[in-house]
Amino acid sequence: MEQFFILKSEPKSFSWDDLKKAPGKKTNWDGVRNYQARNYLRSMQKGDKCLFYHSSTKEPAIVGIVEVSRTAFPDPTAFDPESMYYDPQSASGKVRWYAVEVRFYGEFEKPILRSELKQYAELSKTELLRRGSRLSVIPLRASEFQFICSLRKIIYEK
DNA sequence: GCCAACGTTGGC
DNA sequence: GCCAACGTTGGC
Repeated sequence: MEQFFILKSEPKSFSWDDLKKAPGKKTNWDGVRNYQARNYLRSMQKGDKCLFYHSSTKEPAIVGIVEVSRTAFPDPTAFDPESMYYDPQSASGKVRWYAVEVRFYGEFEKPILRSELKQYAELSKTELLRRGSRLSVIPLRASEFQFICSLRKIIYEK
């Protein structure tokens, strides 16, 4: 069954525009260093849809949709001493952290601001909107995903 | 810049 | 195994 998630990113480290400019409009979703978020990454199946959310910015917002194009694999950045996500405890070759690959799926005609999202009773149980919610990979109910998608025209590209 | 909420660490 | 201290996240 198709699953849905929210992926958080700070635009100053990796933005929606960065994704659109990337070769093949795809990227490794790596650097996740939280066990719960990692477990969600590992549960992702090819074709699962993720809303792309800009956090820690003036106007936090959902900006687009990506789909999982490769299921979980050991996160290369954990083994790379040059990477800011390097994990010394993974150096032995033990796999602690995983990444998935995601690719562009659709873009909302206008960003859906967090302040707007909070107004809808349909999203009152959405983990993203809970105060203190810090997970960078957040599961989303199908009904919530569909509701959010109904809020904007979606621009698909071939 | 503030601070609430959370995860992690480490002493015991 | 408990829990206080600490660091980080991220909205506001």
